[in-house]
Amino acid sequence: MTAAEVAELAGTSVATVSLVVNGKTAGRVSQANIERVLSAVRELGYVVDHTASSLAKGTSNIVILVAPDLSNPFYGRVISGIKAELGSEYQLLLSVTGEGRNPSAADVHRLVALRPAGLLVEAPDDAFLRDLPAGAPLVLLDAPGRETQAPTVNFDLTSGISALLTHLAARGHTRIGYLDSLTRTETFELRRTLLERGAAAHGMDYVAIPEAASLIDPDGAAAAFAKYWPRWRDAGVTALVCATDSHAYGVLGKARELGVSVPGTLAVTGFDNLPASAIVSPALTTVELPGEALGRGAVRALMAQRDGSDEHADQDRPTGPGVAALAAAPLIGARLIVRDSA
Amino acid sequence: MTAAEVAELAGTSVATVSLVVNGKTAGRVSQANIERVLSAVRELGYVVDHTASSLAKGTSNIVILVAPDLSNPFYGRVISGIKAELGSEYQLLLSVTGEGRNPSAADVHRLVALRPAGLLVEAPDDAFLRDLPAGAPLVLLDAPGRETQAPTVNFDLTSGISALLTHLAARGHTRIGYLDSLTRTETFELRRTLLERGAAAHGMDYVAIPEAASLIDPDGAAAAFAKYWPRWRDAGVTALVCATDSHAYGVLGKARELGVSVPGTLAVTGFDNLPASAIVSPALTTVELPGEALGRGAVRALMAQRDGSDEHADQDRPTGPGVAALAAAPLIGARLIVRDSA
DNA sequence: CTGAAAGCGCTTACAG
DNA sequence: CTGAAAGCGCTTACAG
Repeated sequence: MTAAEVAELAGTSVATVSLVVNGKTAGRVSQANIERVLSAVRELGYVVDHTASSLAKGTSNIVILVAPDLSNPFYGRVISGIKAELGSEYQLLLSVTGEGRNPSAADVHRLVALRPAGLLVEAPDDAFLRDLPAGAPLVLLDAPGRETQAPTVNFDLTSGISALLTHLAARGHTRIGYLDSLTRTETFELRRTLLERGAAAHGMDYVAIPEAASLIDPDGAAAAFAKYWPRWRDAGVTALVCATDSHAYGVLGKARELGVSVPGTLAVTGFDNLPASAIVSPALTTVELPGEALGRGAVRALMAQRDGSDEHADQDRPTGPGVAALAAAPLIGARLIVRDSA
Repeated sequence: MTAAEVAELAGTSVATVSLVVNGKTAGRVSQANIERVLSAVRELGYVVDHTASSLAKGTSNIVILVAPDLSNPFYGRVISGIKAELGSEYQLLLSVTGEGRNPSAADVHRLVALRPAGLLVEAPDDAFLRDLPAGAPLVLLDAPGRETQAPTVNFDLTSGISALLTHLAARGHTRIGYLDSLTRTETFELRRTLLERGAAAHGMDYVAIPEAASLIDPDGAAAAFAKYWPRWRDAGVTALVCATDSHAYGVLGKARELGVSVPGTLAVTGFDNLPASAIVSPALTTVELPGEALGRGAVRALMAQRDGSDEHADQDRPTGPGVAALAAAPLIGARLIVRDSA
């Protein structure tokens, strides 16, 4: 099924078919021809070949999301948000490396060879950003501190963590620990830093055990907790902040096994507010990170970029709405959900 | 960066460049030229343009996974399995509709317009299969009963549910209920059917409330449970099988709220064995469905299909290994994990 | 408003 | 073993 066959049936040229199926008829195709083509398209069930179209246009309608891992249910929400905001004009291609690894330079090039309409990169590292050839519009997700390298959409961790520390201090905790994520991305570095700096401001001590970290997975977190709990306990830690809810699940499970009472002996908190967090036992106190809003925000930033450069090209205006939208990109709110575990 | 530039630098034709970068040099390119091209490729950082290559070849290296929803953490595992088995030769494109809806005919055509190397479809419905234009190699996941329509990879629900019923009967239950999924796909139909038929064989009654169903999401399940619990209770139901672990989480949460003791008053079970299921309270008894193995199996079936038709084309042999592999496609084991909730 | 034609960057018979 | 050339199916100036 090709445009040539449609043209044949409609009695027009393929150029006209292309104009019609792409909706570029204004002042260029007669109403009569529009209708002929449309009816031929319907009759033959014609769909524009994406590959040929992309080659001719120089760009595809594929938007690629690069994510380090998908076993964390958190990403399901991000993807929902992206899909919802993207609409049916674009296709979402997912590139995952798994196990907290980042894509290699080869992976990056393979992605760019797809001529994507946009690249959405979750928690990129330096190597990724360095290897990335120019070309595709780029938006970073969950990459605090990289705002100068590309349009970025982030959570308002400062507020969320401040609320968490206030809550912990009010419950009488004076020494807190942190179970980190092994994926050393900015968002986790920032969580740790904010905790460390904020603790003092709230009259608490931050007991640092940098090795206490695991992948985003309850089993790994459980093992890490089993290993480091004695040190935290001996240091007087009564509240353990976990890098994600998935980490917290593992801690909760292992604590039960070890007979460590939560929140009596140890308060436990997470980040994300996954659906199961209200159901685990004890129900998890956590900083909610609305993944869907993050996904939506990322797509908006992508579109702003596209529109911005369009205007730029069309009108040679250095500060189009794209640039404005970018500068104004708001942080995604992160609020504390207090339940039973802390 | 094009093949022409590489050819220029290497002092060869673009045809030779193409042969080299595609590894089709055997008996066709001299060692000297191979090295010249390779070094030019390295120097220029050349990567084959995927779009142009796909157009010329007639097929891309994109494999598309069509999934109804991604908020269910279960799919994270399926995707991991697919990625792992796919290797770096192919790219995985994800197409999601969300909220348990299936892709429309328009979506389907857009997908096929990408000329995918393969289509992996999770829980397809009739409309999808009907609208699907021939062309791309197809594998169905989680589609019991559709084995005759396309190569399919399924869980061994029969064994898993039989084990579940045996366990429930041994614990003295005589009347069981089922909280269904609203996404009316084969796998859920089959779970219900096996439960209904199997109950009698295990000396139990199946109390049918067909309307008792929700999307795969704890909140929806909680609401459904709140609504139908009185009817189940009045009918003497002491064990409630939930369509997925996510459903069960909602039931557990709501039961606690309502003061329904689990498993004392009501035993609750799920399907999937998500990471959080060991941590929820009470820990969930569930039928484990290894998503990663499902993903791997699907890719193997896809490759078998590809190899099969290759051989077929090359040697005109009606029963190549592809066909054999297909017929032998084993069910993915589903085993019962007994914890505290039932 | 219309169509012939060039071009997007590759791959693959084909002739040598 | 090598390269010129056709072709993949579109899109987009361009001339009319």
